[in-house]
Amino acid sequence: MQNWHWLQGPVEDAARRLLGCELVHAVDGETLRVRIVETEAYDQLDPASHAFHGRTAANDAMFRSAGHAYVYLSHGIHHCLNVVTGQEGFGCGALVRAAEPVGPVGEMTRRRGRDGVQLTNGPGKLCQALAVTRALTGHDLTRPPLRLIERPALPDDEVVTTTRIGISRAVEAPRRFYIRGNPYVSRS
DNA sequence: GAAAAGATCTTCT
DNA sequence: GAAGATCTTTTCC
Repeated sequence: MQNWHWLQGPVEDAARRLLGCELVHAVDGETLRVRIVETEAYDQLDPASHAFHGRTAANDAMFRSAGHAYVYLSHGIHHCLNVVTGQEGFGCGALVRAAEPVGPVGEMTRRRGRDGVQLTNGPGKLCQALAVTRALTGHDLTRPPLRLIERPALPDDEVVTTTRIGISRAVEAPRRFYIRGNPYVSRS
C-alpha cells in the first residue's frame, strides 16, 4: 500500500488536495487518463453523506482506509466515484465531481457519446467517460486497473471553495472545491 | 413489505 | 426551467 499520508487529515483538506491529481483507468486495452478539477467533501458526521447513518454493506468502502474507491449508483442510472480519505473505521471521502480529459480523448468520446466539456463536467459523466462502475467499489487505488496519481498541491489562489451541489441537507457547508477558471468544472 | 427519496443527466417546452 | 428515466437504499407502517 502506497503512502496516502497526504489524504489523511480532515476530509476538506483531502478534497482540496485531490485537485490536479490524475486518475488512470486501464480498460479494454486502453489507458484512460483524466485530471481532477472539482471535488466535494463528505464524512460520517455530515447529514448529506452516505456514511451518516453508520457502516452498512452498501457503504462499507467509505469506512476503509484512505486510498480506496467508493462508487455508488445515483438515481439508478449514473455511477459516481469517491476517493476514500480517512482512517479505517471513520467513514469519509471526496466525491470526484468533474475532471478534464488527458487522453485518449477519442476513446472517452466514444464511451460518452458526447464531446467537449460535456465529456467529463459532472460526476456521472466522468464515470461514463472513464468507464468507472460499481464493480470498482472497495478497489485499492494503488493497483491496476484504476490508479490515483498524486500531483503537486495547487496554490491557494487557484482553488475556489463553495457550497455543495445537488443535496438537500447541510446545504450551507462550504465543502465543494474546484480549480478557478477551469472549463470542465460543473455548474448547475 | 411497501413507499419515497436520492452526492444525476438528458430531453423537451 | 421542468420533468422523466430507472434502481438501490432507507425508512416507516
